[in-house]
Amino acid sequence: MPELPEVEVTRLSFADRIVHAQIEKVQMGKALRWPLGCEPEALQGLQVLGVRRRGKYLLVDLSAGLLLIHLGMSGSISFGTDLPLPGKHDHFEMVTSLGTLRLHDPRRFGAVVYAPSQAHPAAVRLLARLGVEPLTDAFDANRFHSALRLRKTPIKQVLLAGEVVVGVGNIYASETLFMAGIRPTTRANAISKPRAKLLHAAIQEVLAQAVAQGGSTLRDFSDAQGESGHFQLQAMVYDRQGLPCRVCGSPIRGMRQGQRSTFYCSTCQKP
DNA sequence: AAAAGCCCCTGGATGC
DNA sequence: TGCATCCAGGGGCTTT
Repeated sequence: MPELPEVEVTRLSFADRIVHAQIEKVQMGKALRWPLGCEPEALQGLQVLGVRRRGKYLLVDLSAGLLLIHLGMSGSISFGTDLPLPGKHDHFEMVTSLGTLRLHDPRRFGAVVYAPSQAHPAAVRLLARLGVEPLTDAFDANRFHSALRLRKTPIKQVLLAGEVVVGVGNIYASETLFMAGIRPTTRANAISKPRAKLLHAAIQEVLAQAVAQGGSTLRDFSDAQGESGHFQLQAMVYDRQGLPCRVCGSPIRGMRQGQRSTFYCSTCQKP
């Protein structure tokens, strides 16, 4: 479910409310992707200093160490003082002095991992290979082009891998490539500098737009206050196989790349 | 060492 | 109604 916009919308929806909270109790349900990495009781008494985001990870800074939270494919977070009783898919709950943080994740591809510091192997393992943040000045068009030239993988899969630039998942990969007029199958190293600049701009624009719209809610995404997103209402190609392109009317094509679905317009997007 | 596949897991939609 | 099959927003790990 969640790509950078959904994770960021989630962060914005509870970061200010949980800051300065003191952890009172932590409980785990069924196993998530990885074990927590410490005894839940060890977190009691720690204070929440803030919530950051790195790629699709939420980083909850504590007075000692941090929690790395990933929403996987189906995860969503709730935070509040009057949450309903936990359901069968609520697998992590952290009661604090300011409210309860809960991870709902039916598929359990998500994770909550404690690391004593960001330099600790538990954190480094997950964060070390992440590419540049697309919504910061560090995301530079020239450097983006240079990085693409080093890879001959199809551009769609380069975007998804997150080693060049983070946060672009399966929906936004198709959407940004449509906006840039580039076929998903085009080899990354075959993309000219002008086209790389178009893609660079498209990534920034699409992701920023999606954050502004509250993210995409295809099946079950909602932020920590239970709000759904609206970006999917304006998807140009994602999940529109066979429907007319919103620009030229040609039928949108669907295909698979690396076990993931891809959508594109063969008229608007060139190899 | 890049690149391609394999899984982890549950539930909803579809087809017979 | 039941059952089988396929698909789903991710990504670390293993194998080529």
